[in-house]
Amino acid sequence: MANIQEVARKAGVSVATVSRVLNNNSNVTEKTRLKVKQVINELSYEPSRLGRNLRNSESRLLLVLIPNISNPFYSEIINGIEETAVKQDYNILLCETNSDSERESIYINLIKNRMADGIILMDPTVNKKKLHELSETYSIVQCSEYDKEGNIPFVSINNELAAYHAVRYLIKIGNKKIALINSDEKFLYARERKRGYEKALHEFGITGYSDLIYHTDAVSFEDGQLAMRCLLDKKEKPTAVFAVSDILAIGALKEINASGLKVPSDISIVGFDKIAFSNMTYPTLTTISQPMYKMGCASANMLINKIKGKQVENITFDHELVIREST
Amino acid sequence: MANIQEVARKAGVSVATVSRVLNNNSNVTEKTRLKVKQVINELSYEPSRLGRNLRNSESRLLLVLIPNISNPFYSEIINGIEETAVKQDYNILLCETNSDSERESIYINLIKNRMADGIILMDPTVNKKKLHELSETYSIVQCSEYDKEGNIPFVSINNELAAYHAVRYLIKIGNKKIALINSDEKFLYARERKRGYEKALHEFGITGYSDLIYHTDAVSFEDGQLAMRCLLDKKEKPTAVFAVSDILAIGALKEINASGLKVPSDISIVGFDKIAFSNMTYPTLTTISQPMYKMGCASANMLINKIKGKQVENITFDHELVIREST
DNA sequence: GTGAAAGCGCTAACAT
DNA sequence: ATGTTAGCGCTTTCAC
Repeated sequence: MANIQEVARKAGVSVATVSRVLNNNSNVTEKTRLKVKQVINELSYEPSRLGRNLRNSESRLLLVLIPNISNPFYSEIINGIEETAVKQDYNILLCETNSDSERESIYINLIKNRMADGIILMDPTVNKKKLHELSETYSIVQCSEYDKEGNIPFVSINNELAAYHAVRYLIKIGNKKIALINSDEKFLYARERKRGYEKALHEFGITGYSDLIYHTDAVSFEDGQLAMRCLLDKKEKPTAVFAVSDILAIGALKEINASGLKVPSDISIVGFDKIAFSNMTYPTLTTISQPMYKMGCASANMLINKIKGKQVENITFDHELVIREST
Repeated sequence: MANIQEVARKAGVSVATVSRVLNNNSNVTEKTRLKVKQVINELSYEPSRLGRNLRNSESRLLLVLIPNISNPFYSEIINGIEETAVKQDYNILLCETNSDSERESIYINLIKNRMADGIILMDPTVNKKKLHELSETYSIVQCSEYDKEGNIPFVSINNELAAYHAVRYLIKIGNKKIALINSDEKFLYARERKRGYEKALHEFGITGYSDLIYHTDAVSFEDGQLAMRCLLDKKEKPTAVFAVSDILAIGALKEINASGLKVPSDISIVGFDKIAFSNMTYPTLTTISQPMYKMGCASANMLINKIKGKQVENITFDHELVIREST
């Protein structure tokens, strides 16, 4: 494995000149450049990023912290992040936290150790105070989840409004007993969507729904099923369900089908995210679409700008109610 | 941002001693160790991995090359890889190739540039000759996809046998006109599963099925739908379908439902992978389960061992036919 | 236009 | 048990 010294020696130039050729620095005569390039080829020389990184005090790595890679919502975002990062010669260090704070600290150490130049955070469980301290020293952006108080830049949607739209629609098509399948309220989106849900109900004078709110432990199909089973056991069954994630909605849908009830005639259901699966269920799922891919691109760009020391602005993307067969 | 020098100076010791404390080297008196640790705390010193990596000529990064992160099959594998890697103080550099060879070369350069210590390859599109050359110099293992000729270690299942089991089962429950929805035959698994399919049909004296084999462009729900639409247009409709991926099977299922036919009474369907979603469809999908998570763990361990210079053995995991409602 | 040399932060061989 | 020092591979400043 040749290094820059050998190339320099063999080409009869100094390492500085080789470095100049490597970095397309203009101050090299065409003749020298050619000679150096030839030797590079002969030796199959590949510059070491370890050396370059140390010298430049950068890793060109972006730390991506997600709760759970198995949720297609996150995979789509990652798609966008990666595409954008690679274009700008960054790579992503993918880290799944499972919302485990110990795991999180391991990963967050990567930035303290200079192994990452910045963090795209999609998990809310980080200790808030620590996070804000951290963001004073390091480049951090949040995606989807964010903190209203701090000044960590973020990319997200208006979760409250989106939930409000979903529930208002359920009311308008004739539902009064509308259940909410929510995830853990440690997530900002969970709190916001609940607020949107409550706002819609309140606006239409619907009360006494507290019994119809269910909080899941995690976001899995099974949690959705469990939630729905529980809701179906109530003496006052809901006529509609709003789930804060397609994953939960799909689990709920399954459970309704299994119980012999029909969607949407007996129970309507609305999900959230518009993951690809949501169009493959029976019946297909009405849902709120979020521009996951674009959110990924935007957060990567935002982070890279932040790393470069530029000022960045929060971005709130539009959502859309996609009406399909489940309502 | 303090460095090792400052810590040494402030603690009144040499950098070597600080390094010893950092690396839990035993040759340090308790008193010195305590003093150094105290200064480390005072300065909030965090050792730079950039320096350490250069010095040790390692990146402690594992390059994970996958065709497509949106396929839950791969996310599950990644789960296993990450879990295993982190335990051994490695991190993963996730790279999605989209089976694009240009993209692939960008990523593969990462190992040449010492930015990765090894590669877990799940994509078959790499130029074979180049790959074998590469594997002579660098640590590479393959997961799921592999090369029968070369000697790149791999983790996989017996794809031919698994497909054979699936199709034999379809025959035994009374099907003769069995369609195959296959993906691109650039994938080894696609060729192997086709072989298993053919073997089963041949064994039971079933012929004239070539019209019932469909190759998709990619592995998406839409491709599955497209394939099924095409198969349903044949004058001799199949009574059963074997799809080489749950994703394709789910798309096909959707299309059958949409056409008014019933699964399994009109058409039976078997998928492959046992992704979580395969249990959420209507009806639930009979499928071949692969131990994705374990495959991920095994390939990470294998790669790390290879990096350490150990001898490694190929691993072929067991599959299982999981009979559910679609057959 | 090119070269010499310093130095990024760390580890480890060697010396004491 | 601890210190001195070389050097991992690169970029960049300063001379010429």
